[in-house]
Amino acid sequence: MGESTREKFLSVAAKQFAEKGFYGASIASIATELDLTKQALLHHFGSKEKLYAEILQGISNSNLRRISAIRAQTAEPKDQLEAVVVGEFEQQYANPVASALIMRELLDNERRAEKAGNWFLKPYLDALVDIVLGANVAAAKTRPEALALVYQLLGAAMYLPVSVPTLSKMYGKRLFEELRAGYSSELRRLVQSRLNARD
Amino acid sequence: MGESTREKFLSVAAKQFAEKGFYGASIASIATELDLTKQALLHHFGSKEKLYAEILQGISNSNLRRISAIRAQTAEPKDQLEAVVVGEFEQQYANPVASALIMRELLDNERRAEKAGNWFLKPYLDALVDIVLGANVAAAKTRPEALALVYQLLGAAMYLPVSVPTLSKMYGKRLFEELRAGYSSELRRLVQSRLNARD
DNA sequence: AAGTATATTTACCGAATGGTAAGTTGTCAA
DNA sequence: TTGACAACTTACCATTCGGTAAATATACTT
Repeated sequence: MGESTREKFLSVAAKQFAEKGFYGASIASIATELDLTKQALLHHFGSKEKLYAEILQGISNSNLRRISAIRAQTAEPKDQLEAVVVGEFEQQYANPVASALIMRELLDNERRAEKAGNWFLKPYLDALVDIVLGANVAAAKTRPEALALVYQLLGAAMYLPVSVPTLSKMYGKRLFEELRAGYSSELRRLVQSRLNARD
Repeated sequence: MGESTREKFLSVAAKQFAEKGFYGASIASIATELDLTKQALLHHFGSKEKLYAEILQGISNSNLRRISAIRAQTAEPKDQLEAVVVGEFEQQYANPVASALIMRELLDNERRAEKAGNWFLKPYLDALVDIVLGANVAAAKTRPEALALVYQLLGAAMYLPVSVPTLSKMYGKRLFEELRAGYSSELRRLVQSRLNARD
């Protein structure tokens, strides 16, 4: 199996896992979309669980890569944080599959992790916490405090991408497009106002 | 079936839907936890879909009730917004079932709504948008802008409750408890800094 | 041409899924 | 006592689930 073929398989599987969740998506339906039988898919990835794991691992890696790129480019930690959070939104919005998968992983992981035994998201969160600690933000000096802030900013950034399908139908395409158009600058404003708050 | 019995049924079902998702939870396993057969459950609620719908409707109603109570008690719209957002976090944290269900609904609704044909969360979101518009926040004067802000604050408030199971295992109980302890005040700080930002 | 991985198929398997149909039990009112 | 209704069970049903085993097809190497 060529590398590009494998990526095609992973991308289709990721889309279906994102749409329907781990339990809702079946290897048979993923295989069908790929013009394969489910047995062919199982041959390549061993099991549904391993297929899913490879997808999550890929997302985690690419997120980590994006963070290090930003940290390398940007000097000031506060600018790093803003760039990471807004970049997170842009990235997740452009590729909703990843954000939905991350959200689902957070919801499902407890029960799944007992078998899988892996925390795909931990290195990613830890990197974000390090940035916050480096940025010396008011009232976010300890590790738990920084993690709380990271979580709130991440939540602000990722809640919309995750809800795109529902919201766009709920409010109609036009209003939703206006919503999306202003979201980045709204987000930037939120991050900035929090970062510049005084003790 | 007495009203309290029905509520017991709904509460157990809600818990399982929250933990495993609509597809992951089976009526059989819900029934088992209630010392019933799945047929008895189906007898009372008609179908899995209807059972789920009743749960979501209940959550939406109770959220709406909480919002109107706050709006009645608090005069200043900015205070309303802060109270609603922080209250949302406290509420969802104390009852993670509801927040997980809402999150899952946002993720799954598109595909499910085609059959169910109902937007459980719309009145709730609309009420929040009305508060923001009334609060006259900088750069959140139009409806889409206000919705964006609502979404970001809601995301900040709800991302943690949703991730409790995963995070508490990932970071261990102690660090996680510290995280939780400071989250409300961190959240209040975030809301305040955004509300007081100038144009 | 023969051999050998790799890719994919057909044929299964047991278990679980949501749902239907028909019958049983229990309760309360007329 | 009888009738009626709600609560609940047993017995099914077709379908789908993830996964295994074995056979076949394809492609590359020697």
